[in-house]
Amino acid sequence: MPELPEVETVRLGLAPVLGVPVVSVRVARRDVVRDHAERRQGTLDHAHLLVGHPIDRALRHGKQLALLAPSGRAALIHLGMSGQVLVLDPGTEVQGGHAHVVWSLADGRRVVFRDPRRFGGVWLLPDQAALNARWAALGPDGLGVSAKHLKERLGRSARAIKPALLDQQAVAGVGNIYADEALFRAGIRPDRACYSLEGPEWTKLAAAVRAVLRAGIRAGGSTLRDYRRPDGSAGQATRAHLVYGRGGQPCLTCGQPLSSAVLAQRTTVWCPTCQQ
DNA sequence: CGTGGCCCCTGTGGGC
DNA sequence: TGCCCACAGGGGCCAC
Repeated sequence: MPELPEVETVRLGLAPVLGVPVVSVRVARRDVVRDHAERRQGTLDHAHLLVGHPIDRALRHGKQLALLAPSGRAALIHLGMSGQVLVLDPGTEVQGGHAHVVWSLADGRRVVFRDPRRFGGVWLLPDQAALNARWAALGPDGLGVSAKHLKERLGRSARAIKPALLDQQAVAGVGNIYADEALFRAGIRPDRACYSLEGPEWTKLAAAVRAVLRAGIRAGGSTLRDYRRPDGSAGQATRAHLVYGRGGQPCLTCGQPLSSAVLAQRTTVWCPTCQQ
């Protein structure tokens, strides 16, 4: 489900529960929770799951979301492909099961991590330094990535530019949708070798990455397939994508059919005319 | 070392 | 109508 804009939408949606004490936590699937050393076994330290403290802050870097206690203890959440973080009002229940971790708050609301495919998970970190260390190993957040950084990090690489953009150690937060969208906006073919990009192309690409991510946030995570309004209705789910999911359809710029192929195990759509 | 391939898992939508 | 298969927003690990 999530790339950076969807995770940011989740983060913003947690604002109403910040400061409310966590009174208990239920871990329905132990293997979804890992400690700082990546262990899935052993005794769960519920203090690390924020029990007894309010969720003081919700932070994000790339696609990763962290819930922090005032002490800096953190539950770091990866949503993977199908993860969700939900805020439930008293008396409401999770639809569809797969609620792996449920935090109960002092006011009766619950914060739920559900993830049917279980590609995501929750990491328990002892302090904010541990969180900062993890995030320092990733590239800069996509919202603020510069052309200078992209060129320095990738400019000598022989790999194709699209899989390079998907590599979270180069830039954090870009996934399959926004990689295709950014490359289209920048006019760059997804299979171009990184070293072949000229200076102005790095400038256009960095600007395009920032722009598509900002637009996604403005749309409230427009890519959520199973998005539901609070009242349960289907919502607009407006598709603002120019290329993603549009293989074979006419390019919205030139009218020629968009190409589609698998590149680095991911479906990739581009305009063979507009992208060089 | 950088890189591409494979795999993890469940749900769903399209084709037959 | 129902079944089956291909595919889905991610990323860790392994062999080269």
